[in-house]
Amino acid sequence: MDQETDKTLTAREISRERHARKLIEAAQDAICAYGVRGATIARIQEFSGLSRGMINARFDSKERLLEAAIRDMSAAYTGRWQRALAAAGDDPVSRIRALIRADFSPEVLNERHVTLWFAFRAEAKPRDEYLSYITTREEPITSIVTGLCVELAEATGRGPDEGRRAATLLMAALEGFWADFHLYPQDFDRDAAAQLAWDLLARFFPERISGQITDA
Amino acid sequence: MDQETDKTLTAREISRERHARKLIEAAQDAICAYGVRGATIARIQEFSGLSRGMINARFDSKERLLEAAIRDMSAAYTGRWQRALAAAGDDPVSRIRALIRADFSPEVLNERHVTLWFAFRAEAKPRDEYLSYITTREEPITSIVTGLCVELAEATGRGPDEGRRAATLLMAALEGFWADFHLYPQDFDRDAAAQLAWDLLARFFPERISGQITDA
DNA sequence: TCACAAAATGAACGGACGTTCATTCAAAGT
DNA sequence: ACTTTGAATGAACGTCCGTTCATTTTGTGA
Repeated sequence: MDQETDKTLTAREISRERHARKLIEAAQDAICAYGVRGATIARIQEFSGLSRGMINARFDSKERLLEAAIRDMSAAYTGRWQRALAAAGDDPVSRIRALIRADFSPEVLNERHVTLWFAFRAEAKPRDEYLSYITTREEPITSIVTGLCVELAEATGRGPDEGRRAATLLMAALEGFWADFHLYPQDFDRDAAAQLAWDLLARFFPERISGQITDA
Repeated sequence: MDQETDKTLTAREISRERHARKLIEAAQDAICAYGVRGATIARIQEFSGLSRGMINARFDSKERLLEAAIRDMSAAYTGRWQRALAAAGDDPVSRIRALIRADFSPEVLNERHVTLWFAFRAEAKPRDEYLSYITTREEPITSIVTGLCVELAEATGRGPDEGRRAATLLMAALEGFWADFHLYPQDFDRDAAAQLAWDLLARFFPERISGQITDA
């Protein structure tokens, strides 16, 4: 498992990792194109360009590969908003602005990501393995947003409950906008949606939040 | 197809319809229990208690049965909010209140319905047949809510755009609450969520909307 | 009551699924 | 340069899928 102090990876290790990556992406491609139902070994193999036996060689089973695919998606999303947060300032207003903007950026809100997201979440009910990756994505960002809103509420002389209410509504709205985008990607206006989310917060904390979300 | 003037249904016709109904419900049960992927002929047969060949006899193919299952769910939901609307008064405030309350009522917001809903929507991307049922459910209620919000906006001296913004946010929030319920049915507080949706509208139209959504 | 017709049944079938593993190939170690 | 060892391959396998259809059952009309 762990390569310990050996820094230089052998050609074999590089190849293994490259293949695993290709398979994860091929599995995601297959799900986007044919749904979880249609993501068969044959289809995944086509997308990967690798041999048929590779899936079981690298991931033991197709089911494990699908788990790796959801884990990969979840990790990519988490990385995105963590980087957005790291690039933002210290005050809650710019931090929450950064999170909202990240959630509507083409890097996060694109057809591939959203299709995958809803595909896995639909399977999460009968399959607990998926549920953990779905919820572990949602829990950290929800608690961060809640923390920021509570901070904002108390800074403006309101109680923490008001912050929690704002956070709950904001998270629900973000979720709803993702669903909108999923169903009507052509008609969706990501800037308008981000602005609406910002306006929602402005109605809770007008002293601190106002104007365009794209400002400074 | 149409039985014309023959009012009394024969025992055969009653039986046919009863079986079709049983199969639709069994397909929905199977999807809830095992996901769309796991909703096989054998599983559906178990839930229905009918014979294996019945599915193809009544619906030609399993795929057609699944389409009937989504159509049934969509029609049931539409019926629910239409009845809620019919029972409400004429003014936009009570009408929109009725819609929100219906959307959070146990008849609509229950694990079975929401699980089915997300399962079908996830499959809607690769399968256009499903998409039409998904969107035809969403479009009518969205346009009704938008109409009511625009009415409310103009009645309070605001422009129609403000009504459209409120409607978009409300619909997104409702969607988000459904997702919350889907993932955490145990922790979900339907009354608190409905109240939050109501509070959201109150922030747009404070002259007309305030207090508890459960009030008269 | 009986002959007929429609409906229901489930064993059987072809095909597609995920998995296995003997074989081939290539990198690593000496 | 040669041996060893791990990785990659894809044909073959057993299983389960959705569908078919000959047979049985049941309702209908005479």
